[in-house]
Amino acid sequence: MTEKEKLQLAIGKRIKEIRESKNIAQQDLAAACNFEKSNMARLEAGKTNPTLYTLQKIADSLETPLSKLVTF
Amino acid sequence: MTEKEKLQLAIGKRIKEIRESKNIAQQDLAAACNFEKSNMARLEAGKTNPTLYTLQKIADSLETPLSKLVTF
DNA sequence: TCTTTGGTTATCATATATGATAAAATAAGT
DNA sequence: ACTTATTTTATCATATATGATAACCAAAGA
Repeated sequence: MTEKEKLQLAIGKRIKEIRESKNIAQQDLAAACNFEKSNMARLEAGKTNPTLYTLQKIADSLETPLSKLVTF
Repeated sequence: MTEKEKLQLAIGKRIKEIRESKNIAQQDLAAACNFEKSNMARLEAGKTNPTLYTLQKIADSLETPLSKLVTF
């Protein structure tokens, strides 16, 4: 398990954590971010290394500061 | 100027800001992150939309929490 | 002037994030 | 069992981040 993979899993977990705490469906969050539900699943599963812009869109949709989103 | 471009400029500025406050040369930071100085210049100039892993490497090299790096 | 240091810009190949669609799996309720 | 909602997985094309090299620019100092 590389550091990169660990990081991806961590951010995925964090996104899911915040999303569920706000009772938002994965597909609804995806829609708010203007991407497909499948891509949100991929992100939460830690299968990608998201870009800053992607993270910012998610943070905005979750109404959470980006700095809170990247707190592992 | 798109939101994405603004974000890229903001993160670039923030990296430069922290790097300079610690008196680290751009090329030294690049080396610490294991990438070329040209690529660090590109990042600081706001010409790319960095991935989470890239940001984490920079934060680590700057001995700054990632959450502080993404505070705009 | 010449050299060194720090930074910038251009360009190319390669890896991969993203956008999108479809199908399958899971769970929850009726 | 049968829907319905939700999430997951697989796959593909396209856009772009990254890795790398080279050339260039500016300032500072010998």
